[in-house]
Amino acid sequence: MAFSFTEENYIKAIYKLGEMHHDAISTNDIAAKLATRAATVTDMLKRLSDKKLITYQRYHGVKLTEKGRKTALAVIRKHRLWEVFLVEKLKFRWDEVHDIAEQLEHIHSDELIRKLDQFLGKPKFDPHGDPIPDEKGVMRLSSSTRLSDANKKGRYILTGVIDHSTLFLRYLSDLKLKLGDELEVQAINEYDQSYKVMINKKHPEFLSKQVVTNILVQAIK
Amino acid sequence: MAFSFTEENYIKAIYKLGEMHHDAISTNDIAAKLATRAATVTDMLKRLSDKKLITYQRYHGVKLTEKGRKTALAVIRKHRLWEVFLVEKLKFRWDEVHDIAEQLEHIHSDELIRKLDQFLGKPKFDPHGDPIPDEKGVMRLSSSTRLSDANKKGRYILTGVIDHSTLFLRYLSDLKLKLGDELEVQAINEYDQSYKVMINKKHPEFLSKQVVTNILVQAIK
DNA sequence: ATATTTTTTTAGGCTAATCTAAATTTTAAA
DNA sequence: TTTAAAATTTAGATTAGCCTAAAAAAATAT
Repeated sequence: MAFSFTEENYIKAIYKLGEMHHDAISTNDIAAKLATRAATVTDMLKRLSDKKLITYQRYHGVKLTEKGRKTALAVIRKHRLWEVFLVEKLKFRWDEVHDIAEQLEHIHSDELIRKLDQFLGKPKFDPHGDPIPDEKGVMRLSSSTRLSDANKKGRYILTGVIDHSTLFLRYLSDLKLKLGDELEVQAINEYDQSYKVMINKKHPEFLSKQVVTNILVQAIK
Repeated sequence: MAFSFTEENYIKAIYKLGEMHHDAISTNDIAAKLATRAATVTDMLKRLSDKKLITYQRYHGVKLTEKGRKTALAVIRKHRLWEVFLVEKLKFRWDEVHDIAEQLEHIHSDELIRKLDQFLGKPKFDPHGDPIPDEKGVMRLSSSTRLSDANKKGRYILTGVIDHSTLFLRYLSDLKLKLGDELEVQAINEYDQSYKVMINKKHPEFLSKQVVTNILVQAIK
């Protein structure tokens, strides 16, 4: 039961779309996510349905089967473990690893992933703070919230990011902000929802609404 | 200038066939090496020729261009570096790594390979004793010979293997024989060219002609 | 030097994954 | 509730990579 590069990408896209709105996923959404055409997606949905990875009703979108969900989580597990490897061992920056992990996630070898996991010390989170599913496809759900949702003064730990773009990650790095750092919210501007924060008790910064919406934190104490 | 998985495999196969007889490579030999059909090979040769990776004359075989040679060596470099990673870091045995490296060798990222090389300490040989080409595609040629060619008593260091099959590598492991070990040839049977050797000054073994033909050594002193 | 065998190529087809254009179904608006 | 718009599917092509069968060229044997 090994799937193609392309099939795995469709399954992963469907899984990720399903994380938000967990009703059936539309053809158009999948096409947008994969930068392909709706007609192409329809073709593929038939094939994925034949392989029992999704349930598909013409004109009414698709859902992952249990088998599909397992497959998606296995690919996500591989992606995130490889990202840890690239950052921790090869010293890539967190904004450089996505494209390489996109390729590595499709290498087929259970033993490889078992040993890689071991080598990395069985990490629970990737370099962006995303949880890594275990061998069984179990992924602990995040107890983090967007900083914009915390919405009150106090001290927080940066635990993850939502936007994974190079531009955003570089911006955070430029602010000397990385996972595990402390953010003390000193003021929230009611007009534009920008935050005034102190980073690691050292330097004050202004974070726009867009930025605080894309940052995941846990309150301290 | 990135090539497909398949194109890279053809180029690698042509390079390897060219290492032995360095006249033009035949369609049939390529088909045999890749376990495909001659007609399929002919199709691909046209495409590789269009991409200037080979020079191809109908009915008269093919040769790699300089560009093709560089491409082959880059793939071989990746394959061998990944094998080092799998054995040294992930603790795979030397007979388990080939198939996984066959997949990893097609990951496209120069920076990845640069950093992997660094991480591994810029190794010069892979776990089977094969030399690793450098970034420029330069590969030092082996000063090793087949033990069968040494053909006289004396002490040798095991520096490599020719047969990379699981069966052969497992057999050597069972003899407690690995790269760097000492082999003292104590007698050569003139009838069947089998060798009586002492391994690491410890245990004596008989090695058949087939075995000594597939072992690379360097004489000590 | 000719005939036979082997090798290689061509011709024609298949599947996975993609596309555009047209048809169909669903949804939203008047 | 009919109609217009949006979403989706079908139809028909394309490309990469593969196949078999038949034709053509080269190598070998008589």
